[in-house]
Amino acid sequence: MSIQEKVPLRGTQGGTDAADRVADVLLLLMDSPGPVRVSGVAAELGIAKSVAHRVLRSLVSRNLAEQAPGSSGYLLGPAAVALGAKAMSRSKLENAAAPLLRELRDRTQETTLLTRPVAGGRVHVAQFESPHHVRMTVELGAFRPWHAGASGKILLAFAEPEFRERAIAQEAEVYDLGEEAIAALKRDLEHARERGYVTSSGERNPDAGAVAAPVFVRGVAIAAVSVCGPRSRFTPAHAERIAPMLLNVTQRLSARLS
Amino acid sequence: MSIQEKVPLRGTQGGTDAADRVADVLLLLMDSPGPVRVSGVAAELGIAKSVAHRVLRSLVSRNLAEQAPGSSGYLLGPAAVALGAKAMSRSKLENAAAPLLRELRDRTQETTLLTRPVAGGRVHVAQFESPHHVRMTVELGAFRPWHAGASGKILLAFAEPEFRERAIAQEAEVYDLGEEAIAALKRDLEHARERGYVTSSGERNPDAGAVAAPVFVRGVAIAAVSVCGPRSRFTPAHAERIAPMLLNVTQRLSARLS
DNA sequence: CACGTTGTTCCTTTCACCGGAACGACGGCT
DNA sequence: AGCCGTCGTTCCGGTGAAAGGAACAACGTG
Repeated sequence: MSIQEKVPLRGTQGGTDAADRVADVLLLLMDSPGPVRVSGVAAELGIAKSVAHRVLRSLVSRNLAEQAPGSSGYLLGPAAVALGAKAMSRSKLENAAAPLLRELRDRTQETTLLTRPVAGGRVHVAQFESPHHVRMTVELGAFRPWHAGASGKILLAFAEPEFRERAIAQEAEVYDLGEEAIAALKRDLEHARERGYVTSSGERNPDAGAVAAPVFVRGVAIAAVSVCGPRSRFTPAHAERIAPMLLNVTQRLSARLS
Repeated sequence: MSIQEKVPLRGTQGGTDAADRVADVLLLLMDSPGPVRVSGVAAELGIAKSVAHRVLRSLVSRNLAEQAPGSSGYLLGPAAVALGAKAMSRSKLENAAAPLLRELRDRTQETTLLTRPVAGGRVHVAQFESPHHVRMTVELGAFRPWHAGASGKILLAFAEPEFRERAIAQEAEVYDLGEEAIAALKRDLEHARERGYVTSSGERNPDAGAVAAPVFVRGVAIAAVSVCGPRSRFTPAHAERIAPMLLNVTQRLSARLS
C-alpha cells in the first residue's frame, strides 16, 4: 500500500504540472484506505502544504473530495462515486453492444452504430464500419438533432411523451421546421412506435439510408442501434430485410443490460 | 443533460481556478454520454481550446481520461473506474459498519472504532464516541504501528503468517523492540488467534483500555472493530464482558460484507 | 476552389499560483 | 506550568508556469 511509498514521478504529454498535481491528488486519495492529511499529500507528492491544501479545496468544491467527519483528513467525495459509476456504465453498455453490433455489421455488410440521447439531440458513441469501399461513416461524439435521421427519430419515438412534445417544439424553433414538416415528423414517430423500428432515406445525408431500433433498460429507451449505408445499396426494400436482424440485436442487447 | 447547458459558474473555497478547471473537465466527461471534443470542453467551460487540450492531456497521462478508439474525442479512463470503485468500496465498508458500531457504542457506552491496515501499520477510519464526559477519542486517519494497541494486534494476529513475520521484524527495528518485547508480542498474537479477540490496557495510552476483533471478507481480515475507554472504567474484567458483544458485531459485519 | 471547424503545437505576455512564512490549535514531554 | 513539534489554514510577494491567441495541417461541405 502506498501511504509509505513515494508516488513515482510521472511526466505528462502535453499537459501541465498543475493539472497533473490535481490528478495525482485524486489518485492518492484513491490509494489511501482512510482520511489523508494535507501534510501527507504534501509529503507524498513533494509539494508545499499550501499547494496540497489548495488542490484539496478545489476537489472539495466539486464534491470529488470531502473532509472525513470528525477529522481534518480528506477522502474521495460523492462525485467520485458518480464518476466511477459513469465510467463503468459507459463500458458496460458499449462492451455489451460491441459484439452484437459487430455481428450485425458482418451479417449486413453495412455500417452499424450505437447512438445515445443527449440534451437537445443525440450522439453516435460507437460504430462498426462496413467492409465495402463505398460506405457510410459518422463522426463519433458529434451532436445531431432528433428529427433528421433514423436513430434520432427512434429515440424520440420511444421517449416520454412530455419530453417528446418539448423536443419537437424546440427543434421546430431551432431548425425552422414548418407545420407540414412537424406533422410529417409526428406521423413518422407514430409509425415507428407501431413497428418498433424506423427507416430513413436521404434525410441527414441525401446519399445515405438507415434503419434504427431502440435499446431498452427497464422500459426506458437508453440508446439506438442503427444500420446505415449508401442509397445505392440501402434501398427501402433492403432496409425492410435488415429490420428483423436489427430487432433481434436490440432485443438481445436490451435483455443483456437488464 | 449537460452538453447543451453551460456548466454553472462555481467558486471555490480556498482552491485555485486551475485546479477547479481540472475537476470541471472530469465532471464534464462524467456528464457526457459519448466522446467529448477538445472544442466542446473549451466551449462548455469557457476556456481556450489549448487550455482544454492541456487539461485533457494531463488526465490522459494519469489514465483518468482516454481518447475514444477511432475518434479524437475524450472519455473517462480506467483510473476513473478504479476511483469510483474505491469511493464506493470505502462507502460500503463504512456504511455497513456504521449502524453496527453505533449500536455497539450505545450498548457499551464506550467509544467504538473501525480500523484498517495500511503499509507498516494501521489507521483508524471511523469512530463513534462514548456519551461520557471522560471518554477515549482517536484521531481519524493518523498512522499507528501494529504492536501497541488492541486493533493493531488483532490485525497482525490474523494477517498472513509471512506478512506478520515481516511486520514484526520491521517494527522491532523501527521502534527498537527488545527480545522480550517481541516474545511477549508473539504470545499476545497467539492468544488473540485462539480467542478471536484481544484486550489491551495502557499500551498506547496509559490511561486507556480496549478490546478488538477482526472483520473478515472471504477469510481475509480487512479491518478491526474495537471498543475503548479510560482505564478507570475499562478494567480487564469489563473488557471480557464486552468481548461477546464485540464478536457479535464483527461477525454480523463480516457476514454483511461477504 | 473557398470556407469553416477541428485537434494540436508554438510563442508571448502576464498574473495566477507556488511556496515560504505566520498563526492558532493541539498533543506530548519535562 | 512552559517548551517544542506538528498540524491545517491563511496571507503575501515574486516570478515563471500557464493562459490564450495564433498558426497550421487535416478534413468535410458546398
